Amino acid sequence: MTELQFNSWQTIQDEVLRRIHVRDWPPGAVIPNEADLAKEFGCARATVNRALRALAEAGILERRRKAGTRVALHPVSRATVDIPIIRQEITGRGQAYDYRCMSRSVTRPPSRVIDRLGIQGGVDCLHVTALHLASGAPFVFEDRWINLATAPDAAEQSFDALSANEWLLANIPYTHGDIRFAAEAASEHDATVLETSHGEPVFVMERVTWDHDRAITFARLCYAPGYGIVTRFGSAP
Amino acid sequence: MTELQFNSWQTIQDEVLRRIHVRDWPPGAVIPNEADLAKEFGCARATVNRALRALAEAGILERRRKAGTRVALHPVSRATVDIPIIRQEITGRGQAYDYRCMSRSVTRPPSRVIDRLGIQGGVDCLHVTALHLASGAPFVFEDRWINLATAPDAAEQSFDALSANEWLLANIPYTHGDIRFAAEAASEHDATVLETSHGEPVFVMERVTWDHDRAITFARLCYAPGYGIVTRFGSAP
DNA sequence: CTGAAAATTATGTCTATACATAATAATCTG
DNA sequence: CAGATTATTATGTATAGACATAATTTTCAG
Repeated sequence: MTELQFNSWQTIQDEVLRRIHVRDWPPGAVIPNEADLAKEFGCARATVNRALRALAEAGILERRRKAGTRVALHPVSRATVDIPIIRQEITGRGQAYDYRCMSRSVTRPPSRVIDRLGIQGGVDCLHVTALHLASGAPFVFEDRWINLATAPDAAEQSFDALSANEWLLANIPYTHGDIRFAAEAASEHDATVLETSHGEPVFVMERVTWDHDRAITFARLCYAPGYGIVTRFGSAP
Repeated sequence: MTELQFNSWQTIQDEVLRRIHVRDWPPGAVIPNEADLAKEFGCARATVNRALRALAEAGILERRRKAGTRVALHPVSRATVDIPIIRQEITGRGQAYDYRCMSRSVTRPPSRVIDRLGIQGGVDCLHVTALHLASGAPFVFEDRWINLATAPDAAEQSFDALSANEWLLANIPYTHGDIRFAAEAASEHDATVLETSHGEPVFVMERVTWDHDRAITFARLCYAPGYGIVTRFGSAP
């Protein structure tokens, strides 16, 4: 018999990947069930389960109860993007971090922001704009609206020295967030702050952070020209 | 005793998140070990392990053998970006998909591409450019170089009807890939193809796909103005 | 006091077994 | 034969116990 000895879930994962790879199990094919694989590999079903579950989370396999496990037909590449604190991102590159608060006021946000935060029209928000610098050069311009209904303590913060980014992270618990990456033309103001020219392409990240169903903050991060996000998908390095 | 009844790993995960949330376990704090938590929650250690491991994968907890488990100090938001096949992305929006191959030749790639593919200078590659359309409008312009040393079968493909994107995915196995997102100014050529104007900000995705240590292809995807990637991080919807 | 060796500890993983759950297939009923 | 009911099946998860592994702490030798 083929009583092979694949003892660890990693080994099993590698073997499954190999079989997909060499088209033993082509895209769309149903693979043997956990019990049979466990017998074949000479291990417990839980070990097979661990391996297959991880591959399903990575988007390589699709699993459904009773229906079984099949190789994903359209292998969506699932890339994980780490979004660090800006300070960390800059110091992590070995550059000096500097922060400059540019404005701070309590006003009624524009409808664009009201929509994103999903709040009522009459609510006032704290509006903070700031510049993050890397080795003295403008790195990213932050335009942030904080929902005072959710984060009232923010009203007492000056955000002179500590960025709203970091203060919120340390003080206001959140459950999840929405992110949008896009390319935009630098506005007159963006351009001035980032020391570039009007209309220049800039990488923009927009984030809305939530605590359950209550919006905490909306931030538009406008990166200096040349910025890009680098990430990877798949297994091996 | 506090013999609470948290039976499922999901319930335990929620409870752990709650404690982090209300600052019972503030950022940086070491939380009790698995055995103690299992006792407290009235479940097996494996169940606690499952819950904590998932949170560690999400970047919320940091775990080290012997040292224990602590709440991440800088909670890096880890967003998962799904990168579907272009056809799928368009039809998924309910739009009609159309594909137009624009050029196809075998030449020596420019140094910029040679660097990304990590190949020797003398190697010829297959260069394919194509346009993907959504409901008749230009959606993304694809500029792709295929390493014929790794994917020799690609030489026999015309890519008239089937995009290189899809052909490669279906025929050439890969292990992993590098991705870069950036904002760039549309080149003269980009602008013509995408029916926009020269210098206009465009969202660019560059991908290098690998089979172990051999590069398969480098693609530069230049999206029509207005495109953005939307994703989310965290748990609750 | 310093550096190497050994004990300790928390996480990491595997096993065997059991039951839960969702989805499909088969069967019964009007 | 349609529609509801029941059986079957593969995955999903829980458990108790065991051993593996990495990292720290303690002990020991010089």
